Amino acid sequence: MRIATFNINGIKARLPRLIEWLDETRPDIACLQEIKTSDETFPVKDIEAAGYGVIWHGQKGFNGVAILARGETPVEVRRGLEGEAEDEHSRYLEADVKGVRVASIYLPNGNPQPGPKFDYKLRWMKRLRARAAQIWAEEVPAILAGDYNVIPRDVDTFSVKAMQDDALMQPESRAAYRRLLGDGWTDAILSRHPDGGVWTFWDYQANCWPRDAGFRIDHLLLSPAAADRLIDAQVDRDFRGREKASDHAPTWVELRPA
DNA sequence: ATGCCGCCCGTGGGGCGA
Repeated sequence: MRIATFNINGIKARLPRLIEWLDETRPDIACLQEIKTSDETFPVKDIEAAGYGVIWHGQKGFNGVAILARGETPVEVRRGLEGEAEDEHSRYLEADVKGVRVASIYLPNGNPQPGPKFDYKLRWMKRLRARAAQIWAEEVPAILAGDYNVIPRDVDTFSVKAMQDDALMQPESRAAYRRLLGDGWTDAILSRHPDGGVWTFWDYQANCWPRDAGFRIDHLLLSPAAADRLIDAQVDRDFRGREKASDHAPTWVELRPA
């Protein structure tokens, strides 16, 4: 069973690429981020026509997450994280689907840092960890997949120097991510590619894709019951190089059947 | 580097991302 995460940077602008990706790789479950559309304008018919059921948590203009499942509709468990009533960003959606608990996560970027956006990022990470602990306690196979906007280690970026002042790799961001791993969650790409050098994002600017100036910020965190079934974890780099591509590439895990 | 590119909304150009 393949579970993928893909920050598509605008589902309307990316719709042909999204359908093409679903047709070519047939993920069983797909978590999308940055759909950048309100709930009312989400292209549900196009996705259903591709053979997928879908739930979504939209927002006009930016943010927004969705969960797709081949041949069925995910059963929503929760949208949004507790702990900050005034937070109206659409960044979290969680569902039960095909025997696993899946969360689609769009963690705040946090730039510029220091500042209120960075403070929000760190608060959000704390709230995510609290929710992860609740899921953990349910002892279900679970996958927390999405754009974490955290570069976990120096070997996860093309250039430490270029990124050193960025919110994505501040010590506080890394520490918060490391606490999740410390709780027992398995970073699937890290576990399969421990030496680093695997990128999931290449900026549109500064010729980053042609010179392979990327970094790894899209992660799939597995609970023990899911990690026990891990066969493979990869990034579909090819999709970053296509016409009208997202700045992220699809990232996925393959799990043994239960 | 208040830069680069690209999406959003919406019709000019600002907000936002990473």
